[in-house]
Amino acid sequence: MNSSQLILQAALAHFARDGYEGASLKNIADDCGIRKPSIYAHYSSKDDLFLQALRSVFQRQEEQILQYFEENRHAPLEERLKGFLNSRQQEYQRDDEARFFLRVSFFPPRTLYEEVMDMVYPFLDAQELRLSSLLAAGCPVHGRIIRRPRQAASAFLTLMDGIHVEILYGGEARSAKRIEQAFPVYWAGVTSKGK
Amino acid sequence: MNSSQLILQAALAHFARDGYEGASLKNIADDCGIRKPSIYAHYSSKDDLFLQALRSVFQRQEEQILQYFEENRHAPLEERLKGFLNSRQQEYQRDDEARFFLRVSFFPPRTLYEEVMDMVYPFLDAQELRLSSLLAAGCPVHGRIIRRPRQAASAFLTLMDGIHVEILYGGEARSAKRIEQAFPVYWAGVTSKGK
DNA sequence: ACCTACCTAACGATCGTTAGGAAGTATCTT
DNA sequence: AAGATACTTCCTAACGATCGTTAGGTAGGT
Repeated sequence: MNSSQLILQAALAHFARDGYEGASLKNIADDCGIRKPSIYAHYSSKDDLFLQALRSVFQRQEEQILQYFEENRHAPLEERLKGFLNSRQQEYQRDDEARFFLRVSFFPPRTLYEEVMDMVYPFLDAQELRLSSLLAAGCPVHGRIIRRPRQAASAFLTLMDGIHVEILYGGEARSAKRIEQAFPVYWAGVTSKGK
Repeated sequence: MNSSQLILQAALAHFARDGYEGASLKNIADDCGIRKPSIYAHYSSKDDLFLQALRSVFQRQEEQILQYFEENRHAPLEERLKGFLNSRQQEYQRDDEARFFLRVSFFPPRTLYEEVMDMVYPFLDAQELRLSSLLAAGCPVHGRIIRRPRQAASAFLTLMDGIHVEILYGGEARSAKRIEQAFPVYWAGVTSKGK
């Protein structure tokens, strides 16, 4: 593999595990079998390396999400929503991207706060917008069954964050279980008749 | 205020904002108006300072939770659950404890992983147990209305974690709004008739 | 001839930590 | 009551280690 890519991948793992301040270029270089200053042939600084890792992660996540909704365009809404949770959970499981993504979103390095948030907020906004219109449009087959789309969207994001937390804590098995238990409650909640 | 307490409080703020690796004893000392080595008159190491801060936070959180359930022993279940979310959200807003608590739970410093998790897991287990028995017992006035207590407990924890995330992201106003939007969905979900 | 990708050596800064001492306060002895 | 003793709490100075980064050089490919 390309050396730049190798460094980026190693950096991702270290940033995910130790955070920006805790990760050291020395250790990253060691993982790549090169010396510390050699990193500077590919990246101009630690900040640069971090931000490029960040960019690639956000881009991949965005692409994956769009792809999911494209592929499942015609599925029933309930299935599409639950499948989305499952696909997110599986993607996050694949490598260090989840920890990196969540860690950076929750606790960005203070010196790079603005740069990070300029990526995080649009990502979250796009996600909320996508979800809102999805729930407002309802299911193409069964018609509109969500009475309060905005409330349902907000609740779904809350549910999703709760799943994310369990991915961090408990890993694959426990977060999968959470989806199985929490999603039916959510779905019953948003489809129940009035209050 | 006592010097030890002053240091502990300053340390809490710094650990919350910059993480274990990102926080420096120099800056903590500056905030207290003393020199860096003077910290060692009160704490034997950075680890020691961190772990004592951790202990005090967990202890306070535990006390507050117990106190809430004690005071609201006779309230209706719905009110008690929603009030719990609100009280947690308010407590977390008060000072740096929330950020510290959540940051440490999600991303403990690698060198102190075991010590941290020896506090985190019992805390979470106790919370889940308390909640399970609460939901299984049902409401003292209106009788048992939760059909699947374990599922409801798991979903409630997921909901709570989702609120926590929004406290980190959006602060008081947005997390309060999340409670208003997501809790009714949860409650409708766990009280709806069958599926 | 230049460029890329690596190297060694070393820079200044900062990290947590220790040594050793000064001042203040409390405790014990005479 | 007075003086000696010990303990607490702060200080300055400095330690070795590690941090991100730069300078300068070398080998190989274009």
